Parts: sequence; C-alpha cells; structure tokens
Amino acid sequence: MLIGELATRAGTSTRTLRYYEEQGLVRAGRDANGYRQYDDAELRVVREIRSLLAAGFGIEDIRPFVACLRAGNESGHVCPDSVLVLRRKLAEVDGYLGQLTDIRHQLRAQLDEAVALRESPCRTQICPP
Amino acid sequence: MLIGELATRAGTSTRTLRYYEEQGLVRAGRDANGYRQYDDAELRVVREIRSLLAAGFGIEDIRPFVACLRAGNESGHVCPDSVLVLRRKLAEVDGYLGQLTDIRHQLRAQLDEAVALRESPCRTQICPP
DNA sequence: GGTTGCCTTGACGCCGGTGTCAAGGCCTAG
DNA sequence: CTAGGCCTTGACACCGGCGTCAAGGCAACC
Repeated sequence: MLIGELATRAGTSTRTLRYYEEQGLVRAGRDANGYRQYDDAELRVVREIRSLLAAGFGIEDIRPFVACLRAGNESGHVCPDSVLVLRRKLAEVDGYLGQLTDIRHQLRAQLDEAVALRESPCRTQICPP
Repeated sequence: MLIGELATRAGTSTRTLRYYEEQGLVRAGRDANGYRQYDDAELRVVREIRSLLAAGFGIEDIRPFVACLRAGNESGHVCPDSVLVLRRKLAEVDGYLGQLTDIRHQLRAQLDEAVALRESPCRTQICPP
C-alpha cells in the first residue's frame, strides 16, 4: 500500500503520515523507487493515533499505545505504560472539567447580571459609541 | 504611573502591557522622555483583560469589554456587544464541556477495561520489550 | 565619570499538528 | 514524446500570548 492509499483509507493526508513516521510512530518499508510501502497493520496504527490525538493526547503520550499495538495486542491501551498515560490523562481531563465548570458558572453569573441590568427599569449601562 | 509600576500592580510583565497596547486594548500617554505614562484607570482595564484571558477569551473577544469599561461602566460586561461575546463563549464552553465529558467516559471505559484484563486470571496482554 | 535601574523599539522563539508550496523523480497512457 | 498522476525531500506558515535577548537612551546617585 502506498502513502496516498493509506492516507485516504485512514482519512488523513500524506503530509500527516510522513510526520507520524518522522516522529517514529508509523513504520514504512521502501519500494525500489524509494516509495513508502505500508503494511496493512499500519492502518490500525494510524487509526489509533488519530483517535488518541482527537481525544487530546499529544504525540509523546501516544508512543506507548503504538508500542502496545505493535506488540500484538488487540488494543493499544492494555499495556502498563498505556494505562499510566490513561490515568494521567484522565486526571488532566478532570482538571480541565473543573476549570471549565468554574468558568461556566462565572460566565453564567455575568450574563445573568448583565441581562438583569438591561431589563431593570433603571438602565444604568453606558455603551460605547 | 510608568510601565513597570503598572506591570507590578497588575501582576504581569512590561512585555505583556506593550503587547496589549499594540493590540489596541490598553492606552498610554507619553512623557517628554518617551516613557509611557499610564492613567490610574488603565489598571482596571488591564485587570479586566487578564481576568478574561484567564477565562479563555481571546484578545479579539476582549475588545468590547474594554470599550464598555472605557465608556464609563462599572463593569465591562454590561454592554450589548459584551453580552453577545459572553453568550457565544458560554456556548463554546458548553461545547468543550460536552466533548471533555465524552472523552472522560471513553478514558474511564478504556482504563476500566485494561484494569479488568490485568486482573483477570487469563492475562492476555502482550507488552512491548 | 561611572554605575545602576528604569525605559525604548525590534525581533526571534515557542508549541504541535498540520497545510502548502517548491523542485524534482517515477510510471503509465495516449 | 508528452501529459498527468503518483511519489520524494525540504522548508516556511500558522495560531496566540507572551518570554527573552539585543542595543541603546534617560535619570539619579556616588
């Protein structure tokens, strides 16, 4: 499988695949032409990468998952190193959730306050020109 | 008030204040030396900016709030334009919250699955060297 | 006069995952 | 022979809010 086909099948671009290879995540053989030749298994790897990236993982975080897949596992997240990353990421996400929730409350409060002021009989706000 | 003092009082750096000025958010007069001279009111403006940035707003989003403050309002979020931005941001934040919540569920599920596999009598995972 | 500490503008670096363009090689079909 | 479609490496652009260094002016004190 050439790079264009893999890109299409994985729903991404050739540029992206070359980047993953540069980062040591994806492996490719070479044809006599110098064209990259991909094993069918790489499709799973690329999909795993894309899925993890979409979930907010960074390239470094993804390495153990790929290694886990390459070791012959059905899924990339069953190995100890992957589990560590999963735990860390879960804690991170919980942190973000907490912050976002606080921010949401603040926004809600400010919005309510602004609306209340606008609807009050005495309109106090002065707007820019 | 010179830039260093404002920076200290606002809890930020001179670089940051110059950047805000470059973005048209903060205003400064000039001494005969060419030194920036700040009005006391700018401290409030800078604090408003910092607070909004911390809440995830971008520079562009912040403009209406500053304009609102400059128009003489007690708070920057009572003007119509600010309210629009607040509404938009609230929706955005809700979107992020939804996504993060989904991701959290996925992480949780994958983590639980991995742990279950590890603790099962039949250890199926094969780990990388 | 020299040192210290403020100020000035200008400009590059970062982070991370791509888009995109350049310049060229390989292969196939007309 | 040529046109077109695949491939190659290399390298710059992006986004946003600064950090940080460079080179120099101004003010005040010893």
